[in-house]
Amino acid sequence: MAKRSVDRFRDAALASEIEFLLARARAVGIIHANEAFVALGLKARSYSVLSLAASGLNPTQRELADFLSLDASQIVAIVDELEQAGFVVRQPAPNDRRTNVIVATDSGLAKHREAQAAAEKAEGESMNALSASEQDALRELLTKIAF
Amino acid sequence: MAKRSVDRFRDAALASEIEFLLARARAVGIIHANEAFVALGLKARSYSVLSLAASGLNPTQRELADFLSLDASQIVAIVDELEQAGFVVRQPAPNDRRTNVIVATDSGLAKHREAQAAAEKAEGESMNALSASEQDALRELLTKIAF
DNA sequence: TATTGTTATACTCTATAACTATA
DNA sequence: TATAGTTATAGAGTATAACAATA
Repeated sequence: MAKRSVDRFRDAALASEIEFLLARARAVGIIHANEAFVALGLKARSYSVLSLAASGLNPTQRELADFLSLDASQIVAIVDELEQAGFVVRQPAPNDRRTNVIVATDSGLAKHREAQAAAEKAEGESMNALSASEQDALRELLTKIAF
Repeated sequence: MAKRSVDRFRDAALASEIEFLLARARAVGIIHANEAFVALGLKARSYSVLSLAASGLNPTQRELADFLSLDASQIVAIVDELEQAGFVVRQPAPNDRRTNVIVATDSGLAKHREAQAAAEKAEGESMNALSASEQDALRELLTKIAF
């Protein structure tokens, strides 16, 4: 039944609008990513914060909000959650007492390694319609738009 | 300030995950699409329903839900809204009295033409980092994932 | 004055279950 | 029994404004 609607509407004008294709491609990705993360107690959003915390780049909360296209108030909630789980800590910045730097704990680093492997697997499943070189090409094109 | 975070995290592992790039690329697209639609009294979602209603393919509500990756109950609300605005009508299907076929009115067709032009313009703005051939390539890659 | 992090709040979006009428 | 559409509701996601501490 789902397949029938795809066949019927595949040639509709909408189906060639990049906006629509991005939304649909992302829906595919989210399904696999959520499956991968739920067993680890993470979501796409908390994974992305944990990933930057584990990067060694010492992001501030404001930088996380910027880079992840989230509101600062949402970052508060996500960091709260990760901090309670023991995966990250808020470190006061030495040069500016308003600022927190978010860094991963050892346990957070371990969790991140697990989660990254799961994310990679999920990505492979989402992208299995593409060859390796097509995946690289997609990555490059999306990077140009995203930054 | 937004730029500084991009520079700092651009080489983080996260920044090359397709999942993340899709989310960010879509955020860019949504900003432009919303700007384009708000003047027309539409949103991304109602536009996509109107577009299929205007396609001549006579989608049922169930097919719309399938194709747009939305829940059937959400389609009800969107069709209600479009119907109240006079852009679409629910036509009883001749062969199955449970089923409604959604078709655009004349006014809906006119609105759709306007909206499609606006969407195209917004798409151009979102994709202006890509050449025309790159845009085509992106469309093709996303289509493979999406369907 | 401007900025970081925080709290509170409301609004949109999404998912679920239950209902009706038809098949 | 199963399906199309509908209703109600709750949860997740997102946006906004206001506040304290600091720059």
